[in-house]
Amino acid sequence: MKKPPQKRKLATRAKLLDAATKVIARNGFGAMRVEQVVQDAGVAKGTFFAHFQDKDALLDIIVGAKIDAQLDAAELLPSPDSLDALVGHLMPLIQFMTCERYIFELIFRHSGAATKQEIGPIAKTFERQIELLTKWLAGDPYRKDVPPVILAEGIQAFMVQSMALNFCAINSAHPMESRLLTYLDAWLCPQTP
Amino acid sequence: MKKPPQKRKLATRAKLLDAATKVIARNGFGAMRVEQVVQDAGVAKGTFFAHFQDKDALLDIIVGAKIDAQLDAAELLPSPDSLDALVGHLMPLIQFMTCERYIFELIFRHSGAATKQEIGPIAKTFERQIELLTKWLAGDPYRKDVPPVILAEGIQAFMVQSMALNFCAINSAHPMESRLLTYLDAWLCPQTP
DNA sequence: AACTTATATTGACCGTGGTCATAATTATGA
DNA sequence: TCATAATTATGACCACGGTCAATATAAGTT
Repeated sequence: MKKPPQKRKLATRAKLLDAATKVIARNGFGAMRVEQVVQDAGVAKGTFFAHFQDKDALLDIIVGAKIDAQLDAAELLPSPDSLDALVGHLMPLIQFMTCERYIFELIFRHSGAATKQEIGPIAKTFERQIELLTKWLAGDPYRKDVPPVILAEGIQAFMVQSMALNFCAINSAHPMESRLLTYLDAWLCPQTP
Repeated sequence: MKKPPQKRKLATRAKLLDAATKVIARNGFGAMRVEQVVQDAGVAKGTFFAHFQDKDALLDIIVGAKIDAQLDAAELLPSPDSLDALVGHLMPLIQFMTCERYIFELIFRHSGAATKQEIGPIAKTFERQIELLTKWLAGDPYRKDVPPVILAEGIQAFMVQSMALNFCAINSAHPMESRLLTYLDAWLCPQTP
């Protein structure tokens, strides 16, 4: 039995989230410092860790919310009837996920849940994305010999691959979008004779 | 023009690598501490960072060497003529890469090169792996509508996906190997009507 | 109100990776 | 051989995430 938190706690939490959002807006995710956040929020350092397990947990919440917003927008889009449309629908999400290398790695770390009880916000967005993709992939022009859910998981794999290669100087000349298109063409529309 | 390093430097470097290897053997990668390594090596802390850019750079070298050893073994194997054989050939590598979550994430971080001049040991092994897979995939029974290099890159993507899901409690019931097999079957041998 | 219990907050303190001015060692040249 | 320059090693110091016993505030009880 857990009692509801006191108002004060909710207010403190809001102050922290607010301060963090502003610090991030100022200098980016990678430059965010816990010290700066608690100072701006006007609370002690220990308070931060009474509200969030660690720095990553806070970022999980903030980044998860941003991804959720992208998914909200994507869900309003019509089912893509071509690969180009599919990739086009995914690009805003990819764009955000690669805004900073630091954030890409954080997202990757949190894309799976650490424990069954504790699925974090980012992990939830990955599940949401699978659901959305599964729906999209049920129709044409996509292959039918593999369940849509597997196709969806594959798209996630190729998205990660494309984003990772984008951060790698050797390959970054080849733009992310066309690379992803190459993969997805082969994955979703195989042309076996 | 760069002059060759002095003997003393090489000896110190060897001492550090040796100490690090032993510390890792004792308690695993994740528990390795720079302080412990320099203490065992009998040098000052600053010396460590005169030899390696950071802790990750040292691990890059040690982990890269381990992966290289696996690739050496894999190169002696015959070209796999089935998916099961292919996955079987890859499993030792996957097994090592997932020995610790910490090491999996380190490998992922270093799988691409940060700057063109500085391709690290782990990044090199990923290139090697692509070459090996490309060779394997040129023959049967793999699809021919996509260049082998792309197929190889796809395998890497699915390996990463399978390993990541393995660390995620929600999905870890489904064993890594069978998951990878599912992906690779769909990727390498599509059955479009 | 006065007392007790539960909940929130605090800030000094710690662990660990990483820096840098200084010192010690080794090479170079006259 | 000695002076000078280049290379290597040192350890005090810093930045930053995270801990925890102590304290303050709120809720519940009489």
